Amino acid sequence: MSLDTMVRQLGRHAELSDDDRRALAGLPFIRRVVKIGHYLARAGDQACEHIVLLSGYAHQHKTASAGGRQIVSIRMPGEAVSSACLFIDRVDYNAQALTPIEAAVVQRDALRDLIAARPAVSKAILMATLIDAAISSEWLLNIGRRSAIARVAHLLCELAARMDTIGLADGASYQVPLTQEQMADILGLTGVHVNRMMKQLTESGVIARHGRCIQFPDRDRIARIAGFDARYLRP
Amino acid sequence: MSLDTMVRQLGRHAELSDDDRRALAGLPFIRRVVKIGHYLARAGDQACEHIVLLSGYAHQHKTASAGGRQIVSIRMPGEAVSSACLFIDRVDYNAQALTPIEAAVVQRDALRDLIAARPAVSKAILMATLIDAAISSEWLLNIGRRSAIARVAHLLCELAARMDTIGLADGASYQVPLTQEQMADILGLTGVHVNRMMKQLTESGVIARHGRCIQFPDRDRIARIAGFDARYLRP
DNA sequence: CGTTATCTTGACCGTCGTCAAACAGGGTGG
DNA sequence: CCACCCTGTTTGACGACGGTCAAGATAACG
Repeated sequence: MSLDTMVRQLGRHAELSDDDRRALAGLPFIRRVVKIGHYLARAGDQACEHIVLLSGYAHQHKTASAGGRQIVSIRMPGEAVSSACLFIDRVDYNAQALTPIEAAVVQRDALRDLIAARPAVSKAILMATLIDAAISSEWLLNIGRRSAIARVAHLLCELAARMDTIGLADGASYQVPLTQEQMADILGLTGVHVNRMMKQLTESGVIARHGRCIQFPDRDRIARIAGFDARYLRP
Repeated sequence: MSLDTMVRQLGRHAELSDDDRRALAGLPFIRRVVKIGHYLARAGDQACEHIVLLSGYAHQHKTASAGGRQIVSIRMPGEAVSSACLFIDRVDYNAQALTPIEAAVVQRDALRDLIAARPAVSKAILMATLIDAAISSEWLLNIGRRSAIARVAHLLCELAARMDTIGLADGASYQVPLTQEQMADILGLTGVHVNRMMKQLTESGVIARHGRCIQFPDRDRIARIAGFDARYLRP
């Protein structure tokens, strides 16, 4: 197992020379396998590590005092589980495995040195951070100002687009790595209502489903319903 | 007019030496006065500038195709209007003056050089970015998982805390720089409903109001209602 | 093959949105 | 100095979107 997935993902954010890529791929790390549902970080924990997903999905979530749970980010292969951990030692959200995961615990000092020495790497990581921020803003718009049906459609569009760029959607269909309950925790809805919206999208032919495998018979149609414009995913 | 406000704000995020401070304060910039309601940046615009607020407030917002408007960030004196603009030339949100503004258009190259040369400055700016991200996450939790009354209370707590750290609240009371309509656009509510919640908070004695000047007779009480814990504002 | 998590559906209810109108304040111009 | 207007605040009546509760059907998993 290598850091290949990470290098490829960073390469999408900035031009990396072969030297840059070799340096990144040569970073010292420890491989870690995490079972579904297990935590990668906990809110308030000291000493957090820089963990990069090699395969599988994770999410970050926060909880309200009333007991509600809000997922604030979905992490995909090649991305850091918690980008803040590169520079600070405490984090105010939980990170949890959405599926079985292979991850790399990268030596922070080595990566920081590499960032200091190589502008292209620094730029790639900065870009990743900016895209994360853009996604957060889009989620705010989604939860705050769109109807339930549009929210669900938008999430499906975003997941499809992101998985497409890392080669995990075959263009025609993809596997949603979330339960409907988890989708609800992203969208500020309840599991029951997400189910109703999925049913409505299915019955009106906007999406087709076999289990969690999803297809868009008409991309423009679902994008219109969702108000989805993929530009925020690539600054 | 000087960049003093900016230097002080950055100094809160990282230890800055006197040299660091002098270098920051000596950055070349152009002063710009912006009237209330005018735009500082528009979504999709090329060539965006690095603008720092010296006095007054601004906000970033996005719009849904249905016409809804979501404010994704409030910018306060000392903060950059659009932190992404330091490194990229396009932005996917609008930035608008909430009050009359004095701003500094800082030469990007000079600031970038300074960041490259001075680790402490680099760290301060990075920290500012991480705090912005933390605020976004907290807003997601707020909109997604809290009741209307808690959302309004939480926003009031956050504004008070942020204005307090920059010396714009006198400890006992502060001026909300937002109309109720704008608060609604932050919270994913309508202006009418924000008004109802403000009334409820006032009548139950959780807050006291004279126009837009607000006091908290009992900090713990409003914090409890809001589920507010200020730690996310200072990683 | 049994057990648990996830999905699905229905009935009912509450929070919040919508629409509309009155009211307060603050700035402008006559 | 007062009349006027514009923006923002306040209030009420009504309706809809989405939440809650509960039960049954499927699918995943050991």
